[in-house]
Amino acid sequence: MEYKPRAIEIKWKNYWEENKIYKVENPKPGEATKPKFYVLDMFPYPSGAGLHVGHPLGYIASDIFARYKRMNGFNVLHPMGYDAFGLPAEQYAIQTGVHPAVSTDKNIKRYREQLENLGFSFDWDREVKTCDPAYYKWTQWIFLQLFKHYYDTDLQKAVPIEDLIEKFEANGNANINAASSSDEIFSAEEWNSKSPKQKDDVLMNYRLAYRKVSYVNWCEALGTVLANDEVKDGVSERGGFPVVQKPMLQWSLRITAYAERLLNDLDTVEWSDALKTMQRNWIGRSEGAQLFFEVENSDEKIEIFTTRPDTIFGATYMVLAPEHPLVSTLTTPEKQSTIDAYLNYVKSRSDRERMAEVKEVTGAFLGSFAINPITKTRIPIWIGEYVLMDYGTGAIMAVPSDDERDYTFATKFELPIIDVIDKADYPGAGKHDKLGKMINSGFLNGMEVPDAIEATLKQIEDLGIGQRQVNYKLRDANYSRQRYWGEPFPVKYDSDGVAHALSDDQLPLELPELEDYKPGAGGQSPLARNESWVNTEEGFSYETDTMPGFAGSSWYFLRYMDAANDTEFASQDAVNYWKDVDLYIGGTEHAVGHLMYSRFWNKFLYDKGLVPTVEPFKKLINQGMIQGVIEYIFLMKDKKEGFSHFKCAKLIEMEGQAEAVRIPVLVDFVNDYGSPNSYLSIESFKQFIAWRPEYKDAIFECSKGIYHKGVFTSKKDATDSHLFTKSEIGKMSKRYFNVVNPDDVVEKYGADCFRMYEMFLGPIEHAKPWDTKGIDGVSKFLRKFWSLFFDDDGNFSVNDTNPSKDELKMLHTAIKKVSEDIERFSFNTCVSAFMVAVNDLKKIKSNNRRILEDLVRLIAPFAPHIAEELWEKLGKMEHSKTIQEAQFPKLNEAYLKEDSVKYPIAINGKTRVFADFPADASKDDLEKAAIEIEDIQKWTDGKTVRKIIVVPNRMINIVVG
RNA sequence: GCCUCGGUGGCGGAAUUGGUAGACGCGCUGGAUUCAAAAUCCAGUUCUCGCAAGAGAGUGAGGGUUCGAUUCCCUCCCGAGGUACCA
Repeated sequence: MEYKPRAIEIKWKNYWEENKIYKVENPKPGEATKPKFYVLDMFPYPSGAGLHVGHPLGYIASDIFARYKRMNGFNVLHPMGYDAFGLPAEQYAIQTGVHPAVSTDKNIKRYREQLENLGFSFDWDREVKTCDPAYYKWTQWIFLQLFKHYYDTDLQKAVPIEDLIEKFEANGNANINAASSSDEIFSAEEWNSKSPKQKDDVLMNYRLAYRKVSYVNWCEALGTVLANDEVKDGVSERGGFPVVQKPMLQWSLRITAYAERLLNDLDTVEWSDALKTMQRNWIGRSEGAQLFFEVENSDEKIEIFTTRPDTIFGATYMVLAPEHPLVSTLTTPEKQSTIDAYLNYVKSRSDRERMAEVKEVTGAFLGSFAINPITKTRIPIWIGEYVLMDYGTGAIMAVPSDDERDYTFATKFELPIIDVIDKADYPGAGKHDKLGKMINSGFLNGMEVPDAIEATLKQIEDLGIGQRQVNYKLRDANYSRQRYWGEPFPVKYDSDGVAHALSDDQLPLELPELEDYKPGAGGQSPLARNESWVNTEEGFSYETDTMPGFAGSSWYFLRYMDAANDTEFASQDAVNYWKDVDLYIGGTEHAVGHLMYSRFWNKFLYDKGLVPTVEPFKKLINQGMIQGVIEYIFLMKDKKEGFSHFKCAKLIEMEGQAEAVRIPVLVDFVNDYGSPNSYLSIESFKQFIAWRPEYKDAIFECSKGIYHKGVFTSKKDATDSHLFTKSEIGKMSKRYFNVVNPDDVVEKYGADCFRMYEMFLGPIEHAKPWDTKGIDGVSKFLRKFWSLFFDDDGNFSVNDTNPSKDELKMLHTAIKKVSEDIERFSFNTCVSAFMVAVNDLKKIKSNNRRILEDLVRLIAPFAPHIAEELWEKLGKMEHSKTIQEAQFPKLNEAYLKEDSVKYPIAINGKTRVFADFPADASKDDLEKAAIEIEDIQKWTDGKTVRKIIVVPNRMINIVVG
């Protein structure tokens, strides 16, 4: 019987669905019979382009692991859902008028179909969609909990805001240690005499979800605020328009309160070092000192942060950020015009310019002087672009001798430089390395840098001019988007603008329907145009901004545990049973966004006693992207003529320059011209580009020649009608015309083949281009595997006798390799092991029932359809509804034992001869036997044997000479 | 610049604690089958020399530790990702 993958796959897909084979129950408390295991994929954003071959890579890996765990007796939670709020659906709505809910729904249906084609063992009853009111009800609820809590830094946990109010009423805030955005101190009397509005303002400085004026990425051309990840190199990712920082009233989450815990708890999770490092860098903890500098002839003090207090004797000037609040007070009348001019200059510069010209130093002298608190010398106060308002205190003490930027600044403006560290003992040490001996530094002289840091910190504290301080790069998370397609904030504002939480029974606050989704002028949200939203009948108004994309994805892993619950985000029983995600698979693009926010939300819920574990994701694997080939045509923008094609060679030179335009073209249009070049005929290109209005009148000229490995060489057979393309490996995306749809591959080869092939491509962590070159090999393997069960006439035929020693050895070699490799997520080598096993069995024409049964169970996690089919043919369905109820084969080492072992025998590490020895031979026996082998004597002839090294079961090395 | 991870045949990649480098697949070469092709099967395939047996070289480059290094250490080169006036 011929192996017809699609027929088998459709049969089992329907069977699994009808019999709810992958439905997972939450056991009642105390009644759990199996250990739990939670395997999670990062859920996809359902884009209009549909699923491409890159998406399933991680899903296949997690599905294999889930199936493997299930067959090893675990109760496995393996769900799937959709991150369904977000910008693309809204942009699509703006262009087409189709409501985002409608297009999102359509996309989800498509995704679901595509996913179901691949044989995943998801429990679809637990499917979640973040845009579903039944889901975002709880996103809103968690937001409100954040709103109703503050962070107590003594207890190191979140505490209800009512407790804080009580403390304010009794004692004011002088003795309160809490994460706060203000350092205002007030007494109980002062608190009690505040108006409700004033009290609200103060509480906002403490709430974990709070509202304040903060700087946002404003893009004038697009008329909207952008998230950080929508801004690349100072311009909008979409359109490339300039982005400026603009203050706006925004919601934020006080993630900084959790910085220390987010950092420390990284040690407890099994993530890759690369990822942990990324998170550590993002949190950016640095230890140092907070230090106050007095200003001459003024009551003002300048607060700075430094990680190098030891260098204070070299602090010869100070620099404030141009936006620093003290700038205007400290500017002397004589310098006023200079400073105004400088501030204007700074303002005129876009982020992009500031970023591009980091080497360029600019600054201006305020005219005032500060007093170095240790040396008591008078030092000038400058402002400069290189000091950033958002890090530390927005002011620094400049030590030109030991800081590169301070040095450049001092050199340019001719400020004094005092060497304070002698690095003579540490050749090669950089300015930032904390190495060397203190010089010109008073009481620090002669100390090594680490001791000097300690001594200075002590001195600073003794003198009361500052204290030890830890600083973080991590910023509070901006939580407002001037967008339509997101979760509404569950708050209402009274006429004073005070935010009130909605009560639990008012949730969810549903997103109203709109006619027009366009963002308004000046950063006004689409919802602001909805009269009943901003002027409710009760006299309140709702927030017109919506929550950002990461809101819904920060807790979805908890919802799967109890997805249909409408009285809690998930029942406590469910949460306590499933606890945390044992295995999480997804891309690195979420390394600092989603993964940081989820950890933060989880920790907050942990503080509230609502989740049992400190960290949500125990083990994390980053799957690499499957990339596509992008073919580009280069065009030169001709100043006079508009667009015209430019000669290939020069175009390559133009790459990266403003006048060069790269146009990705459809791969189907491109013909192979011999590696590494491809070409497109002018006619095809015109046909391809015709619909784009900007190229309507373009003239396309061709060049003769070929771009080859960085050199332009002319090639005789190149014709005038060939436009050469340059190919690059990159993201699969609709706009690059390189999306490969898994459905097509499945149609041709079957889902089992697709699954195994994606695994076979290489380690899951690696990025790799999609390439169907090798898929025939996997397809061939599956047919071979199938044919093991059939005789020459095509009839199902297995042999019921006892398996032979050889057969058992072949089988158990595979069992050993596959079970070890699944555990270490090396799925490509598992596939190799299957191939070896099947080839070996094929060679000895084995069709032993017991061998084949085990082989079917072994391959089931990888190729579930063919496994179910063969399992049924073997008559096993009489005992179980699915192969998922069968045991994963157990290894019996005894079958792998050999009577004799073939040893490589080396002379001085170089293998010369192979020899068989009894498996139970002792080290001494092996030594003696090895040296007596004739061939070996030939090699050792005339030389003294100095040592014989025997590694049991590995090799024998004879050292001579 | 800094941080992290990599660099192995024509290609994707194996080699799990230092122990036969190149498993497995693709591709390629030759053969069988066929009127022919596809498909299938068999054999070969790191490089150099050699008809062969065999010899030598070989895991980005150079050095080191070791009886023995793809694996550990140092220096350098190249690539990917992250991050950046972070005080």
